[in-house]
Amino acid sequence: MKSSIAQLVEQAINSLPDLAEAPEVSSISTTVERTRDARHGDFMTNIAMRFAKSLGRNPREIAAAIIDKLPESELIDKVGIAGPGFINFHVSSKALHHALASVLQQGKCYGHQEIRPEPRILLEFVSANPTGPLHVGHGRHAAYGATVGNLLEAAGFKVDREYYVNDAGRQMDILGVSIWLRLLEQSGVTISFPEAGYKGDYIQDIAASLDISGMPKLSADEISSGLPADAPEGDKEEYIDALIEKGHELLGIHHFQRIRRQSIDSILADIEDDLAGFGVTFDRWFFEQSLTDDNLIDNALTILKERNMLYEKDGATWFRATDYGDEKDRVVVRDNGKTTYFAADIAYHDDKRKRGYDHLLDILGSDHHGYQVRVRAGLEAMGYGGDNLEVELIQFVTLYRAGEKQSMSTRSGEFVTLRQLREEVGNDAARFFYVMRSNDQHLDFDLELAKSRSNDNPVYYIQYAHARVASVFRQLQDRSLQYDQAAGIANLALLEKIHEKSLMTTLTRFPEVIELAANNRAPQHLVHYLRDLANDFHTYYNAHTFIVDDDALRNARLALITATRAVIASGLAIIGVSAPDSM
RNA sequence: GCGCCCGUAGCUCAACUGGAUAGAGCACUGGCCUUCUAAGCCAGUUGUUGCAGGUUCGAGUCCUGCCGGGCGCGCCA
Repeated sequence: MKSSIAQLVEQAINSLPDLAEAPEVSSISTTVERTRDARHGDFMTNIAMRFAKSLGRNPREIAAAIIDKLPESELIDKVGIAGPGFINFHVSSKALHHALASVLQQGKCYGHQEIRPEPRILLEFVSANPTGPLHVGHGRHAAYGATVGNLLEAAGFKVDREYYVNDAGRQMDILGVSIWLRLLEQSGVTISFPEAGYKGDYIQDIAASLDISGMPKLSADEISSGLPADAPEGDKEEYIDALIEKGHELLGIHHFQRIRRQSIDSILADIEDDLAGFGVTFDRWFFEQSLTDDNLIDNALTILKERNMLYEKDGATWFRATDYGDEKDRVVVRDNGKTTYFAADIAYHDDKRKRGYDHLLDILGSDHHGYQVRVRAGLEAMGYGGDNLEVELIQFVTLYRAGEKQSMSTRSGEFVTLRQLREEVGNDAARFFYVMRSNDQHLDFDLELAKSRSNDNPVYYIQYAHARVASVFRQLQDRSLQYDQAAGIANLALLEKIHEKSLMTTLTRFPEVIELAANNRAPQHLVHYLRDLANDFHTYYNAHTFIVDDDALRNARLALITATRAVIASGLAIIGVSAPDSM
């Protein structure tokens, strides 16, 4: 509806040579927006004012000229000039009825755009290190990423979802050592557990489940001999690095790697299961280790070297990140010969582009904000456009229980894992609350509210609207009446109550909301919209009876609430929330 | 110290990328329940958009400087 009006305005402008052919305004595109205030009509455009600015003419005169040339359309009831030069449009009832009929005809597809082959988007999100179960912060990444993916698809983009698994590097060695030590403990060999090790209960569980066939038997003395002191007397990092060395030495690289691999696999399986249970799935799990195995890091560094983007200093290899706006140059190969995480990320993003993705959308924690400049610099140095990379940052989550801030520390014993949150408040409330706020705002997650089964809880309020429609149809059946949709569509003109117009208008906004939310990677727009829609429905429900004796009116009303149910279901599906028929 | 993000009603947050009189929910006040679900309903009140300038027809939104909060500033990932 919005784009149709924009087209009308453009046709009018094109028939006005002094506007259409003026070079000053060639870059000005026609934008039509919903009015904020219903008294101004349904849609408005500020095009006349923007033309006026560039041309130095009177905006109201330009507006009048545009209105004069506006093609006849049954979409529009009334057009007017207001204020400094706004053009306001009042949509006709007929247009609303057309829109409603198309909701019913399109069903699940309503509001979804045609698939466009380009650009292909690669959406990377969560990508939490496989060192333990996901916590509530990762939950926000999962819910946000999944919803943005759904929104982009609804907006017509081809999008693949990917999880980058940091299975290489020192953190994984620390994980391996932690599990190895617990394993020894369980067989009666006790070594003081490192301060820097992973201490969670899940480490014990994984240790107990490991396949250790063929591994050498070791004594505590063998392992402890020659180790430096752990914190607080010594340095905890030195201590754990020494333990890793020891593990390699005594167990042999092969067995140490076996423990490490099994540990990662076990944790990753748990993460995948948790996310799947949360309705979040990926097209691919990309392993950092594969970059090394397939020589992708070396290849990328070779290219950078050929382009003279690298130099040697202090025994390390540096990338000229400052040439691309970063605040300092970055190390890609350490003086010990190992490549950095950043080097891997250059190769990873290069690989994404090589796999045919035009637009790389990374969802990162807000603590990584400095990192995006570096990755973009890497991409540009590899010969890609900097705008191929888009980073969306997610702010932190704070849990509140009865107004009390919950400690996020692992020690507190309060739930901190995503799984615990899901079990306590349910997937629906969790998915909904996670995307209720703008991603660049801190999220205060109210546990009591998320669990409450009252209209204060926006999830229930919206789901209840859906269930209520189903309930009306059950009533209809109880009264042995049939819903005739064709008759309903034929009689939409009977829907002239203020609540009916309001509900129809809200339904016509759905495609615009999808587009807005997708373009801005902002699921909260959809959340707010669904609340508005549910509110319009409940208000209508309270004001009027749907199952009336008059067949024509009843079918028209049932058509309206059927469309409402479809849009609520469609919107909730994008957020990953169920649409129940009864509650 | 430098960089990025944030600051909107008593509370939690919107505001379609510069539009008209800044909106929702909660809370608060008054009225309402023989109804397709009271798991409520209807109506009302709520503002120096952190502060001070600037840009223009128009600024919560853009620019500058302060104040306050978060995060970052590794040869960690």
